[in-house]
Amino acid sequence: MGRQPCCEKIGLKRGPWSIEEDYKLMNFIINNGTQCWRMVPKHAGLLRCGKSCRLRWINYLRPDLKRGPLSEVEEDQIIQLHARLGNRWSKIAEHFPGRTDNEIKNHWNTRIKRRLTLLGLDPFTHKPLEQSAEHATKSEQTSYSNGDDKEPQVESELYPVAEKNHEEIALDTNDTVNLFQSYEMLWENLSMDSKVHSETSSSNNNSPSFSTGDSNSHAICENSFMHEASQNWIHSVDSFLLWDGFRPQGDLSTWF
DNA sequence: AACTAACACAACCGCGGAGTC
DNA sequence: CGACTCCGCGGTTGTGTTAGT
Repeated sequence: MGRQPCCEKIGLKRGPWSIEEDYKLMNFIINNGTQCWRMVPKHAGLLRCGKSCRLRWINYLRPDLKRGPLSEVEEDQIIQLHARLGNRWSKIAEHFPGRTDNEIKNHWNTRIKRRLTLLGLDPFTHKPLEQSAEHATKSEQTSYSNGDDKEPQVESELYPVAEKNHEEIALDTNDTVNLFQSYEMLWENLSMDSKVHSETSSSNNNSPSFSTGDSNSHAICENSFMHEASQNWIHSVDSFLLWDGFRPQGDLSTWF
């Protein structure tokens, strides 16, 4: 008998997450923690599998995530750690608080691998390519040797997007203020909503609350941490960038 | 302006390990 | 001890965006 699927896939939604889904997931985790991912979608009212929820939280919604491009210093650290640890991305990510293994893995595959090759180093062995002839076959499987990918010719080609992102992150002050106001509105709406929907949930702090009203008792200990984290989160401009371009409109309370 | 290629990264898939019964 | 469940990891794919023509 083969392995059972992680969840019943019939009727489950796939693909990109909507803002509504993100809020439902945040709402649930902030109030209940992440004791059992399998039960999260069920209790949060999401048509997703637990795995998908876990990934979305870890890679995108977690309050302590650090956004923005990786610096060259971070890249160098990744290269050193990769030389020691290999493709153990989660282990490498442990050295970069706020960065996810997925983010580092993606960055490695799209940028660093190319950068190393440009410098004449084998991304697998970290040795000069001519000394890594035995790995040539393996190296040929890398993305830009597939035939449809062009190797960059100059160093400046290596970080075009990173440079662009730096420009974008240096937001116009008005943009930042608008974002801040939008998110404050959002939290206010959700806090009001939580009072309406959850007479039973504990609202003895002033932190933004997304209560669904079906909180699990076992997660109470984690709640204080999550509330604190969420409060820090809303005051972190970096985190605002998670919701690029989003402007809360209409009655958010209808979402829950 | 329209089309295409390249890029970046979010999301999915399948496997292995740990824990439980 | 084996069957089963769940979680976490790494590889891969899909999709949206940007740059180039």
